[in-house]
Order: sequence, then C-alpha cells, then structure tokens
Amino acid sequence: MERTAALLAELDEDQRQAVSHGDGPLLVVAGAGSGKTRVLTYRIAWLLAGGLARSHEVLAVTFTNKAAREMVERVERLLVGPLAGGFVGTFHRFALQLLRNHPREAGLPSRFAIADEDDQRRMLDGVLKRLAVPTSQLSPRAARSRISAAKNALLGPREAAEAARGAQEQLLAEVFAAYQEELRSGGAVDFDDMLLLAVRLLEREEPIRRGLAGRFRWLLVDEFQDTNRVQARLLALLGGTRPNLTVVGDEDQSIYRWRGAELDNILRFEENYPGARVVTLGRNYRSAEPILAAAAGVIANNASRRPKRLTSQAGAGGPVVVYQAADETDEARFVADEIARRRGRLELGEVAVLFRINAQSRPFEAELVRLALPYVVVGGTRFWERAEIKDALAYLRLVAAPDDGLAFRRAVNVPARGIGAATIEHLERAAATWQVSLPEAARRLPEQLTARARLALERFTALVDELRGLAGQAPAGEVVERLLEQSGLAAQYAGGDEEDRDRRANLDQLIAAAAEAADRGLDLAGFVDEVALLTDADARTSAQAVRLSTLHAAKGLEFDTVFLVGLEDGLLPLRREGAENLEDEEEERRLAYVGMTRAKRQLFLTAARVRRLHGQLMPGRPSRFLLEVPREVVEERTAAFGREPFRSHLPRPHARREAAEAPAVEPETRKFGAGSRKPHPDGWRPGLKVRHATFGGGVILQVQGTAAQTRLVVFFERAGRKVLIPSLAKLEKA
DNA sequence: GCTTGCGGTATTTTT
DNA sequence: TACCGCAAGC
Repeated sequence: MERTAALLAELDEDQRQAVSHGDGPLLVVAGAGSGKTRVLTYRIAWLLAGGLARSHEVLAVTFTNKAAREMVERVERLLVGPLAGGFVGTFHRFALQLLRNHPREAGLPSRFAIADEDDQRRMLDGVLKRLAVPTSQLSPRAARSRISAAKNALLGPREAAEAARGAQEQLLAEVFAAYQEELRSGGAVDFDDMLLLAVRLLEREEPIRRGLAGRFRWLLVDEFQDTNRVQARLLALLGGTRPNLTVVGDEDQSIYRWRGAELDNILRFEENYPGARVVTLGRNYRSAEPILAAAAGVIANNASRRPKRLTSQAGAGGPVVVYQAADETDEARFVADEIARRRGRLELGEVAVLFRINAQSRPFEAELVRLALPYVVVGGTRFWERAEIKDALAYLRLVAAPDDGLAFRRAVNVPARGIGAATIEHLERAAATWQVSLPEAARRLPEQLTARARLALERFTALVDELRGLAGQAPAGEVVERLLEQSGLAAQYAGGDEEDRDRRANLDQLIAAAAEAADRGLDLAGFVDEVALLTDADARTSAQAVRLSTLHAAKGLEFDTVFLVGLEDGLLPLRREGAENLEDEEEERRLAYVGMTRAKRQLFLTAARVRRLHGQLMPGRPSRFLLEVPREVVEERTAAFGREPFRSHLPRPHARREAAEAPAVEPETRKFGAGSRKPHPDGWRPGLKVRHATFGGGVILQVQGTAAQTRLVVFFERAGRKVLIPSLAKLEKA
C-alpha cells in the first residue's frame, strides 16, 4: 500500500484522480502537455502495485510501436521490475497476434501474408485495368483510400455493395470485391483487414472472445481520439458493457480523421459507456504562457470539442513571434538565422521546424546546410520503404510464407533475371487453372514457358528453398546476409557513388535489424511480421540535429523552440481539390494546434507572401489561423524588403468577434514599428533607452499597436525581452 | 528485357 | 520543380 501512496504523491490532483480510479470505464481528457503518458503509466503501476490487477491481465494499446516501448519502459521503472505476461503494443500487433493464433477460425491460410501499401497499389492497378475503369473515374489511390475507409467503418465488399448508391459507389463496390478476391487468392491481408478480421473473429467465435475478455481484465488505450470504428468495436468485444477501460485522449489533437479516426469515440464516450467517469487534466506542464494562449486562441474556434481551458505551469515567457516572409526562401533563411543565433545556448535537438507537407522541407534543408547546422528530416523516404529494403524483404517474406504471391512478384525479377511480364502472366494463368498460389505455379513450371524462363524460375525457387532451409538453423542475420549475396541484390549496389553506398548501408542496417530481432528470440517469420508492422516512427533522433518534420509526425513530441512554418491560406489549412467542408477545416486547425503546443519556451509562426509549390508561384495569403492568435501575445516581424505591414494581408476576419471589430486594413491601426514613418505621440521609438521599476535598464526594440493601445517590446539587460503596456508599466525614459 | 524519355501529378500516413 | 510510372524503342 505504501507503494501506491508513493506513486500518487508524485502527481497533481487531476492526475491523481485519474490514476487512482477503481474499476469501470474512465475517460481521461488530457490536454496538450498535461501528462497524458504519465497518467497512463502511473495508472498501470498503481493498479499493479495495489494488487487490483495482475500484470498478465493488463492490455494496453497504443498507436505506435515506439509509444508502446516507452510505456513498458516507464512502467517497469516505476515498478522496479519487469512487466510480464500482459500485452502492451499497437492495435495492429494485437490483432495480428490474434489472427496468427487462430488463422483457421479467421478464415485465413495458416501462413497468411501481409500486403503493404505497395502491394495494395499493385493489386488495385491490376483490378482497375481488368475492370476497364479509367483512372479519371477512379484512381488507384482514391480506390485504396475509399476501400480503407469502408473497412474502417466495418464494411466488407458485400455490405459496401448493398449500401452503394449511385454509379460511383456501385463501381467502387465492384472494385472492392475484386480487390478483396485478389487478397484472398494471394493469401494475404492488408492493414485494415488485420483489425477487421480480428473483430469478425471475436464476433463469431464466442469461446475465443470470452477467453480473451476473461484474461485481459484491464484495458487501457492511448491516443483514444484517433481510434476508428473497428478499434472501438474491438475494445467493446474485449470489454463488454462495463469494462475496466481507461482511455486517454484529447479531441483537440485528433489529426487522423482522413484515416478513419472517429472523433465521436471520444466525444461520446459517456454515451457509449454509461456511468463512465471523466477526469480532465487541466494543467499544462510544457508550454510557456504566451504559447499556450496563442494555441488556445486558435483551437477555441473549433466547434467539435469539449470547451476547456489549460493553465500553464511552465511560467511566463517571451511573445510568440510572427514572421511574414517574402517567399519560401526568405522564410527558410529567417528560420535558419534564428536557429544559428541560438546555437550554443540550445541543443539543436531541442529545435523543430514543423510544416504541413513534406515538400516544404527543401528550402529549410538548403538554408541549414548553408549555415552548417545539422538536421534530420523525419518522414521523407522512410527506411522501410526504400526500394532496396523492400526487395530484400520480399525475399524474406517468401522464405517465411512460401505462398506469398505478392512477395514473389516483387522478388522474382530483382535483380533482373529474365522473368518479365509475359512470364508472370503465364504463371498467373497456370495458378488460376490449378487453383494454386503464384509461387506454387512457378514451382510446377508450366509447359508454355520458354526454356529461359523455366531455368530462371528453377534457380529462383531453389534459392528461396535453400534460404528457407538455412532459416531453420542459422541466425536471422546470417540468413539475410546470405540472401543478399546469393540473390545478387548486394551486387546491384556494388558501385562507388553515393547512392550505392547509401543503399549498401541500408542493407547492412537490415542485417543488423534481423540479427537484433533474433537476439530477442524472434524467428524469421516473426521478424517479417514485426517489420510489416514497423514504421519509421522509430527514426533515430539526435540531440545534435534540428528536426524537420511534418505536423503529423510531430505529435507527442516536444521541443524548446518550434518554428511552425507555411501558415498560409491553402497550405495550412491545406486546400485540396474537391469539397472543403467544416470538418476538414477543423482538422487543419487541430494540426496547427498540435504544432503550436509542441513548443516549450519559444514559438515562431511564419508565412510567406509568395510561395513556389509544385513549380508554380502561389500568392500566399496568411492563414486564418494566424488571425486567430490573440494579438497580445504576438510580436510581429516582416521581411526587410517587404513594404506592406503584415496585417494588411490578413483575410477578412473569420470567427472571432474581437477581430471583426478591429478592421485590419485601417492605416491608423498600423503598428508604429521600424517601418513606420509616423512618430508615436508619447515619444516611444525603437532604440530609445528606458528604465523599469523591476526590470531595470533596457532598450525599446519595437513599438506596436495604436496610439491609444501601445505595446512596447523592450529588451532589458537583466530580464531579457518583455512586452509592456506603457500606460500600466512604470516606464521612464532613461 | 532493359533503357530512355515523356507526361502527369503532386497533400497529411501512428499500422 | 522534381519525381515517378508508363510506353516506346533498342
């Protein structure tokens, strides 16, 4: 009991309420920086330490492998011992494990394969071609996302066909059915199937469901705002009507609607689980006051949320700097210069540049290179999506699952060994006739093939078989090494140029990853499964490098200094062709909110007046989100050669009444800054030396606001930069 | 079967 | 602008 008290003693009042909740459903509404992960880990530790739960009864679900790993580590540190027997991992890993344990009951072959995005695309390409659907009518990309959406909403091809209204949906349903048949005949499941089939399995097989529900008596879910319908259903199946279910989330940080995240899961939690307790964490331990105020001003414009306020525990801080750049190069230069100025005082790993789309990273990279500032781009082309890695993995998949037709297709002619489209087509026809998988058809060497193709296929099959034999005895790292040698994959990149070196280094990393997995007791099949569920979320972070990242990839992270860039209408909020609805706008606003709340001490918001995107010059009107930032916390700067003051560019005031009352374009309301010709009536001007009662001596950097409402940005020798209202602050001219 | 060149298209992406 | 995928030519 002493242990549990000690755990609670380390928490604030709200956190304590959440952690020490007994049984029954619990929703923890955890605003940005309020200690969400802390609550989750302490709660697990508290349940275990107090004897309410035993560790094999705990099922904790996260969205990333990285989050899962961190959770285990933190709980084990709190418990001072291992967390054994329970499950801590992603939804997908849980589902996959379930399907691997019960493939028959799930209607799957015993060694079913996992189709990755590439496989999906290829299959859909084929399907669309076969059905003679012009890409103008339905692109493979659109088809994939719409099929995924259907699956996330618990719809199979049949249900989709029944629900289809209009020719478009009818067509999609047809494509869906053909795609699903393709998966089935290839003995594969896609990512969405993993969850969906797990749900179907539990719905159908009551003993299995009851077994799991009886075992996992404590369910905990992280990032609940991003769960979709299938995931909610999975939880319901595991938990029953009044489960010991703890969910933690924040609707303001839901940024995956486009992937099926159902905001209603969190907004209507109490409806779905009557009698649920709701605890709101209202203290933010991350961001300085102005940053929090800025973020709050923006997110307040969203309707789909629980109204709430976060109070900063991180103390006061300098204003949020808004920089209006001339173009994207100027924007990048500003950011790089600001970073350079902080070098030495700040670990570069504490600095992040966050943008909406990956394509924005280029100019920043160029400027950071110019100033010799190290950086890492998060996202970009990911390790596991590199061609050389995927090629090697295709072989491994084939070794692990001999009937993986998709892997076969990728591996069989890489490196080129004379097995082209014609050969594949023959094999496909043979496979269909014999009702066998594609690799099996290749093993049987159909008559129609040319002698050359037969020889090549024979060699290929022999190679894979040999590797499979090796996998039974040798460690995984060695298998990969042998595979790279004997397949000729390694030889492909024997050159001396940078790209070849890069690819060789990646392949070496793959060998290392396989060896490391083997050390953890995984066999080759296990390694292949794990890799399929892996993403680059594990990307090595460096304390010595500035982080360039999309907003999505920045979720859950924090930095001392954040540059949220590209705050222009059309970019953030991003405008795509097609309907722009309110929900889209709210999600974009949440993205901006997530970005802003990553900052601990210093936040920069930047926009460019013109931007070159996709080779075209785009006029950049400042984002409406910029307008929503309360003026009081902002310090404005503009590009040196920008003539017009920033505010004249602001779009018509949007949702905020105060903004509407202060027309943005009135010349009289322009700031009295360095660029202003008009002197301030009270004689304040940049460069003037002043003295403050508490802050001591300083110099005026900027004069902002109207004559009636002046704000001075002053740099004090002792206290640093402050924003003051001269009529309130006792300020003397020194 | 491989190489080259043209044209079309770009978001976000925990799994 | 830059890249990728596809089709035509070698």
